[in-house]
Amino acid sequence: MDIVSLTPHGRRLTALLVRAGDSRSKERWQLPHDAPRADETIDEAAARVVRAALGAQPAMLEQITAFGDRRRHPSDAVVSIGYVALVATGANTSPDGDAAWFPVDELPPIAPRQRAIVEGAMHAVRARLDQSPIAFRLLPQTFTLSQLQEIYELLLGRRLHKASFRRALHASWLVEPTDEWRSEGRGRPAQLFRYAPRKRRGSRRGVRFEGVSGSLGG
Amino acid sequence: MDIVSLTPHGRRLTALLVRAGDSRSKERWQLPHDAPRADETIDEAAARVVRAALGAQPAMLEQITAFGDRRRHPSDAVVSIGYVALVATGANTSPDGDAAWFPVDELPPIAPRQRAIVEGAMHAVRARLDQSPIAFRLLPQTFTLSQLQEIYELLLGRRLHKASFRRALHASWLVEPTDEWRSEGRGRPAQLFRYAPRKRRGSRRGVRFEGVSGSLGG
DNA sequence: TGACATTAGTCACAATCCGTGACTAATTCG
DNA sequence: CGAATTAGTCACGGATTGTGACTAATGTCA
Repeated sequence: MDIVSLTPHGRRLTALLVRAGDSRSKERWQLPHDAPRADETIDEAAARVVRAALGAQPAMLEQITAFGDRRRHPSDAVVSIGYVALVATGANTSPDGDAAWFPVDELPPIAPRQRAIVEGAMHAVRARLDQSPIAFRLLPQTFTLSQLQEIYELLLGRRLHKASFRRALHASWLVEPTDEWRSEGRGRPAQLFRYAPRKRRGSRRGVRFEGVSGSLGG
Repeated sequence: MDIVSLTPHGRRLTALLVRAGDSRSKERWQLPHDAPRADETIDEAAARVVRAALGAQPAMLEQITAFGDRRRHPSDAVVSIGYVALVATGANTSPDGDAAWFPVDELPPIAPRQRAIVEGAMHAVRARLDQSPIAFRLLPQTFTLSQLQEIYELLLGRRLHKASFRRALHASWLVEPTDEWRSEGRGRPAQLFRYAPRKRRGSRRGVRFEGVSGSLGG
C-alpha cells in the first residue's frame, strides 16, 4: 500500500513524503507505505498508513491501481497498490517531523516505482474529477466559488471562464449557498457554499468520443 | 491476477469462466487466475493466465483494480488484482474443454470476491468507454457502423440514435471507410470501416459536472 | 414482376449548450 | 472621493445535440 496524499498549498498541489529511515536507499524521501498486517484488508492497511503519516484522517481515501513491474520500490515488494488520499486545505493535520509536503511537479528524487504511483494518482484524479466529488475534498466544509474554481484550475491545469464555471455548477445541483459571507481583505465579499448534491433530473447525453487517443492501449 | 475476459455473443456480453478443478469449493466455476511466478511482472502473469484459458491472445488486456477485502476467493489470496481482457467477436479462440462463455448478467455461482471483480470490470469498461478504444477491441479488424453502434449500446445498456451516433463518430476521426461492402442477407449492404484514429483539432471543452453522485465516496 | 419488409445512410430543424465579453456590486486602500 | 480589486450576472452568437423524416439498396414472397 503506497499512499499519495494530496492537498493544495497556495496555488500548487502538494504531496506528502516521509523521510527514509533506511539510509541504504539512494533517495532521502519516499511515499508512506506498508504491507497489510494479518487479517487486515488493503483498505484498512491504507487507512492506517495514511493516519500514521498525516496524524489525521483524510477527507477521502481511494484506491488507484496496482503496480507490479520491475521498477525499484523501497520495500522491494512484488506489487504495490497505489492509493490517493485527499486532504482539505487548512485541515488540522500534524505530520510528524519526518514528513513534509512537496509540490507534485517538483518532487525530490524517489524510487522509480513510487514516481510512477504519483503520476498514476495524478492521472486518476484528473480522470475522475468530473465523476467523483474530488475537488470538494480538497476544500473546507464551506468555501467560496472562487476557491472551488481555483481547485478545478489547479487539477485541470488550465484557466476556466468564471461565467461558464458557475453556470455548469448551477446546473449540476452540487452546491448550496449558506447565509455566510467572507470578506477576505480587499474586494467584494464572497458568499460561502457547501457541498450538497441533489438528485438530478435525468437527461442522459449522447455518446461522446472525446479523448480516445491513438494509443493501442496495451 | 484474476482475468475477466469479455466478448460479445449475439446481443449479449459474455465472460469466460473455467471449471474449478478443486472440488472442495462450493462453486463449480471461477475466473481464470494465478499468482505471478518468480521474476514475473503482474502484467506478464495476467497475459499468461489469459493465454492459458483462452488459447489465444486477447485484443486488449488492462488492469482494473486490486481487491483485498475479506470476501472469499478460490485461492484464499490476501489480494486479487483484476484484469479485463477484450476479445473480438469471431476471434479464433479455442478455450479448452474446461472453459465456457457466460452472459455477464447471468453468471453461475462464483466466489464473492470474483463476483465483485466482474462487477468492477464492467464498471471500469463503461467508465473508460469514451476514453479508450474499448468498443473496437470487441470487433473484427473491419466492421459496419451498425455493428459498432450495437457494441456501444451493449456496453452502455441503452439505445442510441443512429444519426447522432454517426455524427459524433465522424467528428471524432476514429474510423476510416474501406472500399468493401458487406451484404448480410436482407437489407441494404453496409460499408465496412476500420479503426484508424487521427490527430484531432484541439477544442478543449468546459467543465462538466455530470455524474458526480451523492455518494460520499469512501 | 412488383409490392413490401428490412437494413443502411443522410438531412435539416429546433432546442439546448457553451465560450465569451461586458456589465453591475461591494469592499479596501490611499 | 476615486482607483483597484474581487464577486457575481447577463446576454449574444456560434456550436452541439436530440429527433423525425427522408432516400437508397437489397432480399422475400405472392
